[in-house]
Amino acid sequence: MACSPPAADDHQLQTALDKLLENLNDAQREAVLHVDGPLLILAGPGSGKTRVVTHRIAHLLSRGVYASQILALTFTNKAAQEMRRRVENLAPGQRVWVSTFHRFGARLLREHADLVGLGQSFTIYDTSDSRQTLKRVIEAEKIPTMHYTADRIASGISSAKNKLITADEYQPRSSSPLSSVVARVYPAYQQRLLASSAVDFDDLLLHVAKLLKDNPEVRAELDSRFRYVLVDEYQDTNRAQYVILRALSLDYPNLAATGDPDQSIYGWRGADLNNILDFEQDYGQAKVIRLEQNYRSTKAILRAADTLIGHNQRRKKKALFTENDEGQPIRLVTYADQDAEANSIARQIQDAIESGERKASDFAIFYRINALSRSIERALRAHRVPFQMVRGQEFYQRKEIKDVLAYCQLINNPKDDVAFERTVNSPTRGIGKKTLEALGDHAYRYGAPLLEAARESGLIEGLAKRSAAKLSQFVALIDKLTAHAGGPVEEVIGSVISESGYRQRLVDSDDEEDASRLANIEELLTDARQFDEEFEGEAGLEEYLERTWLVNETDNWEDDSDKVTLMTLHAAKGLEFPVVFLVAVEDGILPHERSSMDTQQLEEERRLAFVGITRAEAELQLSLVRLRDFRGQRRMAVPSSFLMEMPTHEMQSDHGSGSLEVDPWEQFDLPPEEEVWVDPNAAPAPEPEPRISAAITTAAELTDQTPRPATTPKASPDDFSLDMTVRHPEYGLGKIKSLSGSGKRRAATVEFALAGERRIVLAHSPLQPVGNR
DNA sequence: GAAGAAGGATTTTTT
DNA sequence: ATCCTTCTTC
Repeated sequence: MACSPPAADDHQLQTALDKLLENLNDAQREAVLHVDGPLLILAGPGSGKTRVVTHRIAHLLSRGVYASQILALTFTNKAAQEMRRRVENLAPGQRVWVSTFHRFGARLLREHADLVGLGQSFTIYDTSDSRQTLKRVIEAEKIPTMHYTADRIASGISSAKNKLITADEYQPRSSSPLSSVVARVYPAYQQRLLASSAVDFDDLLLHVAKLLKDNPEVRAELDSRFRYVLVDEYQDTNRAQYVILRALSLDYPNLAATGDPDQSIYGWRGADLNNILDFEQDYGQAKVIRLEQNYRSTKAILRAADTLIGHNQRRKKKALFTENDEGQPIRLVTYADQDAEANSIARQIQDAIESGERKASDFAIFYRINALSRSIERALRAHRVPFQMVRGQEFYQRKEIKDVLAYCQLINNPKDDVAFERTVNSPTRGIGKKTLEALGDHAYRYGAPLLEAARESGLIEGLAKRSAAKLSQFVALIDKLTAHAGGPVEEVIGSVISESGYRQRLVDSDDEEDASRLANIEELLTDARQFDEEFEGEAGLEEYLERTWLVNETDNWEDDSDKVTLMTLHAAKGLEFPVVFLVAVEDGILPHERSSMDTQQLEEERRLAFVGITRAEAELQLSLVRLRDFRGQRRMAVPSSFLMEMPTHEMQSDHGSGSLEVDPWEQFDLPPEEEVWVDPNAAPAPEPEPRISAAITTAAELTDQTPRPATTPKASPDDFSLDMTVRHPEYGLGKIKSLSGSGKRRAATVEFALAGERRIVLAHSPLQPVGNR
């Protein structure tokens, strides 16, 4: 399909090509030069994958392929941005469409909204909006949920959507009570979304996949429009994404997938490893290229990673190698407890920075679960080491931002009930629960959106005149705002915050938090102005909203600031650091306890460890502790089974400060900094208090000569029976009065001699049977 | 509508 | 144990 190059100087072209292929190894070069037909690039960590992909795009362009015929899909905005930037470098001015799957989906849906039953304008609900919709639906339809939480039901729906099962296709399995709840809720939820002309994140893929399936002409048109499709992180695609890609690669099967089965860590979100494992069966005559040379890590690090991942069955074998130095041995350190672990890491980093050996941004600390970050944060603060933590949503998730944007959503899509509910009484307009209930009933009866229902508030029975008038006022406000919706986004938002009274309310408030809220909405205005300038009238409110929904402002991990990075293993994918600390390499944490039952899940945990290890360029420290405080309990920690799958004999093993014996005082021997250190942002705190409570804890722990759970195995929820005498470390002796639930939910009501009656969730409490063992 | 009490959950979280 | 959400009450 490669068109012949446009008339140009042959010699010039040749030099350009040489430039493109410069410094590529054979496998990389082969991938870059591949033009037509399916291509699978199995890219090991640090193998120059992005480089290959961008160079391949540049090569296609140099062969005369139009930029508009190339589509590159990624999972994250960050990856898309990076790819766009590098393509721009290689082929300036060429407008290749590089997008996340979801943004691509949103764009296609804008073109074809009618085909899937959406209105001209639609809203994209984020997780919390969609959760709210779900709850409203369950409430309105009075669907019995059998005590399943909205979150559980939502994830049931989500996983159905990921598997491309639509609401009317969903079949409950008799073995799963949850699925029968989902079977009731899913159709109602979906109907409500459509009535509000809204989609959730999963819908962006589901609708598009359906669209391509059900409309052959549309599919064919898009297939030919996007002749060359590239996908990044193919191992993370779910069923819906698979179908979309397939549909775009039938007539022009030039799909180039890059990925690494060994780095698939999103199985729990519906990613289907089979997509990449079966690529060759799915796409006949696919060319498979392995990028096996690692340019990132030392030999020692790569060897450990490779040995570990070799224990997985479901994979495609790669022979990873590197020409880098052997490097330092990996450090495997056992600490007494997590404070010792955190303090040691903080000190190592501090020392390296102070000696000028390294800078803060050279370091990263990874953990399996967010809950483990706290002791590390504390230690870094105490050692005055600057750090940044990569965490979820920020800016666009803030209440005030969501409030203001909800007005915009409602203006853009008058059917948007979530936006209506969010705005109607914020700032307060005396429209209370009763009014909204009556309005909701009315709207529900006629199948009308809330805003429409509010228009005829005078007709709603059981609604006081006063209330009806207030609703009408609100409708008038929205109408007024809507009249100016066509202008620059900054002006739209500007009139929203002044006309709605939102700004005034914040200005009048003397709550300190409201002052910062005010600052945030001013910042939103700035953001909108930048948007207007960037697109110069080419894009309006709808496009702006789409960006707020799909561009996670928290791609704000700054790689250029000089700080230590703290993140979960999941967040670490795709990044690299000279020095990596991986903490809590312990059984039950890594691998996580919930995955120990299932081989596939265990393999995913192993991949997670693999990802973490392969982020390290020069130095890697794995650490574990003997005693770990977790969810309020202190437990003896067991080294991770993964350690036995690595060449630990060649690692530099160390037991913290060198001694095997744990000095019980050691952990309370805080570095002097911590005692003096005062958070400048913190409100004036009652200073001596923390010390006192620390002292109490210490004393209590030391007096408690009875062995800790370390030697007293924690009682299982099944060990308890009615009338049994039990002991609780805090409440003392008691007798079980009643029991309920099972498994993790099993709870007991205990009558304590001193503390009275309490309900206790057995799996989460230190309750022990007394007497018979 | 804010403050306080009670209840529930507690792995990871690209969009 | 602790945090977060939801419900209750004034």
